[in-house]
Amino acid sequence: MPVRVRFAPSPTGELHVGNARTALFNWLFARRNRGVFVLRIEDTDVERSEARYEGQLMEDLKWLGLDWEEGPDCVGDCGPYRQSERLGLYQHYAQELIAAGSAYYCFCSPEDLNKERLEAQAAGSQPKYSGKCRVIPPAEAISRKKAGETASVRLRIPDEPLRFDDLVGGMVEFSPDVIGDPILLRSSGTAAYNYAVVIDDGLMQISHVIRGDDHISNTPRQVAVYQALARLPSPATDGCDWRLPQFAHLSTILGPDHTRLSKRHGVTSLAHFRERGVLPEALANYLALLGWAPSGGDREIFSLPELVEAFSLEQVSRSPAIFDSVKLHWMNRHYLKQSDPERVLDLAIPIFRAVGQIGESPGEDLRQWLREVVDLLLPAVDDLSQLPEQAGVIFNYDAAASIANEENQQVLAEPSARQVIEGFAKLAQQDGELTVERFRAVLDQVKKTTRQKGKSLFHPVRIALTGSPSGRQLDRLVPLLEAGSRLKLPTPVKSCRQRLMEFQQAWQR
RNA sequence: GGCGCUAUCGUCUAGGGGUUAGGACGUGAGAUUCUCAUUCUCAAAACCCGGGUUCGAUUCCCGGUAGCGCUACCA
Repeated sequence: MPVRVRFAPSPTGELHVGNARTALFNWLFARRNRGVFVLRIEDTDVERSEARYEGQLMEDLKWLGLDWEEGPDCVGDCGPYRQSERLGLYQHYAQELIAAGSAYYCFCSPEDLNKERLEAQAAGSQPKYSGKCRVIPPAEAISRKKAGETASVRLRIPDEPLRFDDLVGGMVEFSPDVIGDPILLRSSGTAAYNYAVVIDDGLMQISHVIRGDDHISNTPRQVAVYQALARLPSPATDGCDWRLPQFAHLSTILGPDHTRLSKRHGVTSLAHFRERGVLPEALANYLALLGWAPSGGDREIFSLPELVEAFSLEQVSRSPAIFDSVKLHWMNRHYLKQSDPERVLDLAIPIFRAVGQIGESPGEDLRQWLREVVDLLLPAVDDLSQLPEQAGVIFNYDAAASIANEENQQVLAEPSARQVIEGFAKLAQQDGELTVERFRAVLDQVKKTTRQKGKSLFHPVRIALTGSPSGRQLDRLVPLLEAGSRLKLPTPVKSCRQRLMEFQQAWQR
């Protein structure tokens, strides 16, 4: 039997890391087994579904590196791929199920049901549908329905245990006593989730249902739907045998406080990570390692093709995992360092632009300069969004603030600090710009005349030049300051000469 | 409340009837560097509790506890 898996999100919001991991595992499994990955949009909840999310969903998936053979945007034999376009199918099979006696009309109003539920809860018993309408003779039910009474359609849950073999969790069994007859079709005529998934998965020939474990408790209801469908006389089934697919339920991703990952833990949408300058391969790699580990368990870095190669559902863990953004950042730093500098630059430019450090459409000279800036700053950031802050030493210079700074004052209080800065400023301002060579030569000279070295040499110079005693390598930073001062920027970069002048003036007072 | 799922360092995990319980992130220390960061080396750090089965359980079984999920005419 060919492997066919599906990812079936609801377009009710942005794709977040939990769903993305489910999609990734489905995709990995499909690719690993040369199967087909189907994208299906579950938009039966008209109230909450929005068309704009569907497009974004697909963009996010593509960004992560996933692709699909069948979906709303491409051809396939099992379409349509939006539940909202499959209403006829749901109604058709509901009629068949009613005719076969496996389903029945329910005339209970939501208010009645709610009341029943509250009473059951108060009595401390399992709230489930009483089955009141089960016993209405079919002929009577049909005529009441024809007469215009509103009715939903319910499945008759058989009086026997419902079980399925979960590829991740093993055998799971539910007693029929705890499962009330589920709604198939709402009184509005639309399909309820537990029914629609079965019709869709069955008709789309899905072989493996890989999804979040919040669906485990729904699965027995779905199993009952499959069984009822399988009992239908063959002409009604259109060649679909309604055999149970293999189920594989993935553990939930939790926040650091051990509760389900949600808004409270900050933004976890893929769009957010993309905007922050997290690389898709880093996110995919990290997500793959949440709940899955290769046998041996001693390897962490995997490209998408390597994941495909190594992936298997048998290695998926059943226990919930906590999303650790610190480890994600570690992984992102790794991929950032490995990446083509040109690609990183292209990703960084919009980020610099967003904060106004550079203007629109940088020319080649600006690109060249930024390339070096990024290269210098990259080892200091977790993601690209931290670049502008790091670049502050280049774009912002405030001599007065730097002198007022408490940490700096300790350094500047040393008598040698004044000697160093004055000596350095004098030599540095004598002629031309500070190239690497000149900078080193000047520093060398100051070292000799002041007999200072190490921190007591570099710290004062750093403070005068950048406003901070620590930062990236000075001999790389200095030429960048000089080169930057020749560029046309929204707020000009100050040259070393300029900085030293402002610093000394401010220090006089 | 009922039902279900889960339980190895702080976190992600490997492992499995007898192991010095392995790796990674993070943390600490040291080395390198002008500093911070990077890089490298080293270190501390775990089998939820109680019963059983067994010569022997962290591993298998049962119970407890805790966390999470479901308990809808949401998905």
